[in-house]
This record gives sequence, C-alpha cells and structure tokens, in this order.
Amino acid sequence: MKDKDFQKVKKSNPGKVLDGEEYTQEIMAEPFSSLTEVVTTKKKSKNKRRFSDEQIKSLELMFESESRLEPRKKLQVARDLGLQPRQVAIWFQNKRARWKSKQLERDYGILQADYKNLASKFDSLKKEKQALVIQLQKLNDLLKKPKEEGQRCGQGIDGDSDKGEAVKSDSEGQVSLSMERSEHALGVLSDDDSAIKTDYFGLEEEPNLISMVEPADGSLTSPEDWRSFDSAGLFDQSSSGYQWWDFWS
DNA sequence: GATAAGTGATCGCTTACGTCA
DNA sequence: CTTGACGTAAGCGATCACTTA
Repeated sequence: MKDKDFQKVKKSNPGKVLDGEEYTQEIMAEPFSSLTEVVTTKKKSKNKRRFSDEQIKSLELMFESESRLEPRKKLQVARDLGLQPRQVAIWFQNKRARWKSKQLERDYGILQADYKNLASKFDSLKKEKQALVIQLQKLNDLLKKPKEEGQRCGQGIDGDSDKGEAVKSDSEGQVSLSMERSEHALGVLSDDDSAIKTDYFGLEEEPNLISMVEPADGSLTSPEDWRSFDSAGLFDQSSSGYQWWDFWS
C-alpha cells in the first residue's frame, strides 16, 4: 500500500482506526512484513511494532552513508529487511527529524562553550585594562608634578600655562594628548566595566549595552547574528576609526 | 504504579512533477 | 507552445500511541 493510498483509506474510512495494532496487522498481512519480529510473545501484535536489532543496525548503517534513500534503494532495503517500503521511508523520516533535533542540541552546547570562553576572555581583558588604566593614571600624576613645578618656577613664560598646556615638548605633548583621549575613551574616573560586561553578555542589570557595540545598522541584534560573532570580530574595529579599547568606553 | 525517553506511525501541510484540456 | 487545474508522490514538523528502563 502506498503512502497516499493509505492516507486515502484512512480519510475515506473515518470510523476505522488504522493506526497502531490494526495497521500493524494490515502490514503483517502483506508480503514484506513477514520478517517483522515479534519481540515478546505476551501482548500479541502490539509488540510487533519494534524492529529487530538487525533491522535497526542495517538501517543505521544506511543512514550513516546517506540520510535520504532513493526510491529504488528504499525498495531494495525494504525487501532485504522484510519491511514495507513505507516503513523504511518513515524510519528514515523519523531518523532525519530526530537527528536534526539532536544536532541542534549539540550546536547549542558548542555555542554555550564558545560563549563561556568568550566571557572569560572578556574578564581577563577587563583586568588587563584596569591595570593599564592605573598605570596611565600614575604616569599622568608623574607628568603633572613637573608641570606644576614649572608653573611655580617659570610663571608668565607661556600665556596658556594656566590651561594645563605648559609642557610643550613633542614627546610630552603626545603623552598629554593621548592621556586626554584615554581619560575620555576609557572613562578613567567612572569605570563601569562590570555593567558593560553584564550588559554585553545579556545579563539583566544593564539593558542598553548592546547598543554600545552594535554597528550603525544594528546588525548584531538578532540571535542569528550571534552565530557569526566571535572574539576576533569583537576587536576588529578598523573600519570605524576607533581603537579596540574604545568599544567598552 | 508513575514517569521520562525512545520509537514507529499518523496527520496535515507543502512542494515538485507529470498530465491533460 | 503556453498555461492553469488537477492528481500524485514524497518530505517535513508536530503529535500520537505504545514500549521500555
């Protein structure tokens, strides 16, 4: 009996229950089904539903090499295993569906591991950044001392000295400018990385953080986008003109 | 005995393809 | 030759029914 024929029979006989035992009995009456094993002798045909270990083994083997059977091969397999072609087709359908859902579970596990890995990297980078910030502050303090001394000793030499620009040498100027940027970019005086992290990784405390790292087009907001998201991409800020540390400032 | 997981089968729907007017 | 209606086969996701641990 073909798939649709069977369904037609079912539809044209609404009162007749063809699933379960009765269907199994119909199958058993057909030529292919003679080898469908009786697993136990207790409950009659209900136990005929399970395929034998050998049948399962063969089907599994087939599935490993090809998850979809060609019609001719399906007939061949059905004949070899003593099953209805429809039974083989259904077995492959179920197998595909259940393999797919297991694959989804596996993928989820992998993503979860990736996330944990990324989170720990974030933590260590955060610590590294905090250390650098402290270092920068110390350097800044060191720079301010001679500047103040200069103010005391040589007032009036430069009109801009009261604006904190007394140090004019190239190297000192560079340091000064970079410090200004760093203070601005890193938020030296209000370091809220923990909030950033919780937000960035989807924790509850800070609901607005995604906007801090998402591109202008908002392309990092859907779950699909997170699949292609990794730590390498996180630090690839070359197109934006910002430095890598700016993203969490 | 209750329960969860596994499994074969069913249902309803969609899609692809062939046939025919 | 093209086109739309129709039938058929096959696949899929969701679900049922039953077994087993």
